[in-house]
Amino acid sequence: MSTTKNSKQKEAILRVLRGTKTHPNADWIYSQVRRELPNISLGTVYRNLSRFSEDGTIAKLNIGTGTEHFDGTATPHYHLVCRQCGGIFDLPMAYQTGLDQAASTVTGGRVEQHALVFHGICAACRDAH
Amino acid sequence: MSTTKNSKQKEAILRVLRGTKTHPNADWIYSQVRRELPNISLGTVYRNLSRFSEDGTIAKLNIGTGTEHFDGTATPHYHLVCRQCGGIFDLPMAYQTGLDQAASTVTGGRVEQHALVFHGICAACRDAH
DNA sequence: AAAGATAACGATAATGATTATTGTTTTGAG
DNA sequence: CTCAAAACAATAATCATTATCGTTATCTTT
Repeated sequence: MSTTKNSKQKEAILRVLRGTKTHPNADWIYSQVRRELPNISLGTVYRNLSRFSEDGTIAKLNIGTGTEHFDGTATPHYHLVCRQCGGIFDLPMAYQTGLDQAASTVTGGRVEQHALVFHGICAACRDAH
Repeated sequence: MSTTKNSKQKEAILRVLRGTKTHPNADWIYSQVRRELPNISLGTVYRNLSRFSEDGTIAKLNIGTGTEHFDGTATPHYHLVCRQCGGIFDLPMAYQTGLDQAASTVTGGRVEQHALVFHGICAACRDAH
């Protein structure tokens, strides 16, 4: 069986990701971790983010920004993408299990989960003008 | 004001996209259009798909496949991505306007639309075994 | 505590999708 | 028909991500 070894790089990556409410991409995480581990390689950041998201430790977000974003919280939840500032925000909204059931009925397949991304203007940008 | 000119390339790209129920990426569209216009350039395909999606003629889909997929139908609707065959399917399910309202209330922002992608096993793959 | 096996690393090259550039051709308004 | 602008084909450039490979760190077994 395959084992897993710890490293300070892994810990730092996870700590940085968990320490922000933004939903950063690999490059931002790299820049932050580098303040603590100046010799870390960008490949190491990508490799560990991939593994973390594979084993469900973190989540990978596919929004339409051209780069992948990561979320330290693995529990499924929804996001709002602001078309003004580009920010990605968690929505305090219950996961709608009923949607999966409705989709299952309609497709005849087996729907397991869903990703729901809202688009619009965030509260801060709305208030800004 | 800026004008727009017609071309047989534009027509062919749109015709190919509208002629399939799959949700192809730029490369597949390129390969199909090339049967009719062997000298068309891949850049032309990308350029026109971008413009079409900007002016709302078609839709761009951000699923987690690494490449962008396109949908000849601009009317908002939902999709199912099969984790077995990778296929992307339209769901005959009503667009849930209520979700946008709920999200607006919760964020204090202005939510305009949402993208909802279901993940699971399509009917064909389920029946295959 | 030392040794050995191997996972993880850093550096860097490679890949693959998408975008930009440039000189030429096509379109359509006047 | 003329001419300016839009669109094109060809191709180079960019950018995010993945793969490679020789070295280092971790962890298990003595």
